[in-house]
Amino acid sequence: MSETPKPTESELEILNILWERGPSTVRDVHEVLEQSKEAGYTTTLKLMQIMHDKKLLARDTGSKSHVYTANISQEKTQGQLVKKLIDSMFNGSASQLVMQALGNHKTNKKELDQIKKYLEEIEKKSK
Amino acid sequence: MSETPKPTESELEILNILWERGPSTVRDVHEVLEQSKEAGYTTTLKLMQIMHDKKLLARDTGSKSHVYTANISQEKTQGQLVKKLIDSMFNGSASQLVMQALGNHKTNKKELDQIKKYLEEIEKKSK
DNA sequence: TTTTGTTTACGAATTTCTTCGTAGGTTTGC
DNA sequence: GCAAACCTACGAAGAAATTCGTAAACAAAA
Repeated sequence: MSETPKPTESELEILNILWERGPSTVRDVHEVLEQSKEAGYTTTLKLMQIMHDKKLLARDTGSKSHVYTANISQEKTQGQLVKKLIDSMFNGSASQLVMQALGNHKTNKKELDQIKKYLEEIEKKSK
Repeated sequence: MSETPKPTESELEILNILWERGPSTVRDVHEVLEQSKEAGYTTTLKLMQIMHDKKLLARDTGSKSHVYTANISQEKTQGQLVKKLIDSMFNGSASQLVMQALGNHKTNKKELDQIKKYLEEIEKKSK
């Protein structure tokens, strides 16, 4: 059923970089990764190879330095993680998660307006 | 700094049961766990012992069957997990998470109203 | 009292995830 | 051409999480 296994913590870090940067070499990814954590080059390489085996990444081996791209979408992955959190920690209630998120994190006026607009759209649609 | 290490996946399952049931024995927890997954009794026992070592659970060894309780609050744990998700997957933006959650999950009218009221409160407070 | 069942403690096997060293090939600059 | 730099592949060590078997203690039942 599930074509691609769920990414691990480290794999998500790499996916985020690829979503941000688009197609990248191992070195590209590694340089970004290095800014936030200690890591050897071959570690990053190995991880990306494993991710390729798992079909999480696609790669182009045309040139010397292989070029990798994320093979699962950011939105879908975000959706899966949010769903998992809702199911496992909020009893399946999205609204509880929403309130927890709004309660504990600074959200500025513009963002709040955006959410309100979003809510209205949902209500309109469900009518 | 961090008094308690962050719970693993399996540990969260157990914490959820304890938050729901209140103080429980290993057998209590195990019986609930069994409904949703395959697991040996000693596996559950061992997990709970480890969690006790880590101070995630408190226990009362008064009677033969020890009674365990969660030693970290549900709200705080939810908050930590939500924060991690926001930081790692939504660029630190709570509102993006909120919209993702609302977009992909059925939310009924009552819940939507609840959220709207909540939003208004936040706006009032920030004035 | 003897047997049966339940419980804890604990060591260790297993599995999964992460990290790294080394070897071999290709490219680049001198 | 030759050395230095860089790249991939791959095995395997290390660490973390999970699972389970066995032994000892105790209680309840026969």
